[in-house]
Amino acid sequence: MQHSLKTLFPNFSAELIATIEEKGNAQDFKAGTVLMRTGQYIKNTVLITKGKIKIYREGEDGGEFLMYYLQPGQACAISMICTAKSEKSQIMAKVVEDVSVMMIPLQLMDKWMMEHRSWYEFVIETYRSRFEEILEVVDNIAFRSMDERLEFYLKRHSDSCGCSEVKLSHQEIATELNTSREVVSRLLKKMEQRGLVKLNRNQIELLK
Amino acid sequence: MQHSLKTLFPNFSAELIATIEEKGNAQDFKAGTVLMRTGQYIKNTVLITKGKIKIYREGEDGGEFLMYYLQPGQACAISMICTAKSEKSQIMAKVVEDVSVMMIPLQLMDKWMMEHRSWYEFVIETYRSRFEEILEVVDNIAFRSMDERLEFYLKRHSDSCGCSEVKLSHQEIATELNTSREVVSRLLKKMEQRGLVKLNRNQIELLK
DNA sequence: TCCCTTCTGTGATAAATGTTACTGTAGATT
DNA sequence: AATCTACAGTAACATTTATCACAGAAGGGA
Repeated sequence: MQHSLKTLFPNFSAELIATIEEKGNAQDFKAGTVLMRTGQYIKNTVLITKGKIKIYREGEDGGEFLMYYLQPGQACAISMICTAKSEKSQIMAKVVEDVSVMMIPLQLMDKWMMEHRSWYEFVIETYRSRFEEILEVVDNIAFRSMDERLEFYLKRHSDSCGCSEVKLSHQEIATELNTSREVVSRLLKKMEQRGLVKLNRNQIELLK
Repeated sequence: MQHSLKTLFPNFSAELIATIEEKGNAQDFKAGTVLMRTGQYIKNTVLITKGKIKIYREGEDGGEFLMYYLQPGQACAISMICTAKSEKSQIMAKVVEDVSVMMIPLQLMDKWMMEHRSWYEFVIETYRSRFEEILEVVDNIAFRSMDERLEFYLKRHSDSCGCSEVKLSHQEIATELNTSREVVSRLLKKMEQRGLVKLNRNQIELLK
């Protein structure tokens, strides 16, 4: 049983929750589904109630450069922003763990801004936190070398899942950092030698 | 004589303009002034009526990684977002050409969202366009090599000033791209050989 | 078990970028 | 004019990252 809107979005007013439940469109998607792709028009804002969605930027060569993850209790800032103007999306969104979402049509998203203070605050806070997250991404690629970025990536991953094991292949990590598998393997090996991680097949255990 | 608010912000309603003129705090700053620094709390939103402000991310080594420029008719999205929560700034803002601005205290910024439709739309649009601009920055550093980034940088510059001459030293460019002066010199020389630019002291002329 | 695929490790090498060191030049200052 | 300073060019070298090549290990299915 998935958590209720009330639990996931504790700051929403009771009326807002009722409105979402009435007007929102609950949907489920399987892992691997691409919910949004570059150039597509956005017609809905998405509230996540279960699962995990990856927001990334697609390179010409098929790279999937990770921006951030969406998890229960969160919403897609980009879809909110673009929705307000019915603009094309500049990013890709792919389901990485089966999700349940509430789809909010764009007119409602806009309308509620005026009617529900808690919705307004949620939207602003979503913008703000995602903006910061992207700034951090910029910092990393602008100022840090690959080994630091890899460490940061692993930390972010384990934070996001709440456990110390990252269940990904070196190839998947390389794709999200836009580098090659060999580089990731090498750097991970060095980290293991420094005692920072323990490497297993399809799994990296963070030790510190 | 600087342009009127009405000309610079054509979508603002007459009442909104009147309100801004009444409640806003007009100020001037000289080139070189740092208006906002990392870690500082933000108390105002800034509308630019004249001049140019550089928004950048500061590296530990003093690098000034360029995010984007603010020009007349624009506002600082970050300050808007942070203002709404009275949060710390994650970026730096430095005046690059003497500016005139209207400072809008945070309570008003928030209040107007409900009272003035044209303000609401302006804020949302500001978020959206800056978000996209940063996504483009991420694209560039994640997927492009330095020569492409340099070309993009020069193009963006000449677009922003509306002329084909970029009046910057190689060192300044290097700082904003977080690389070294020698690398910029080398790449510019190659571009000159390819007939893309003409190099002069403190000035680069774009030919195509 | 044997085979097959995927994942991982690693050396050799290439390419891009960063660093050091030095030179020359244009313009400003005296 | 003589000097000074910021800017620009460039060679040599170091470092980081990417690419190629290949081998071995783990796990899944026939």
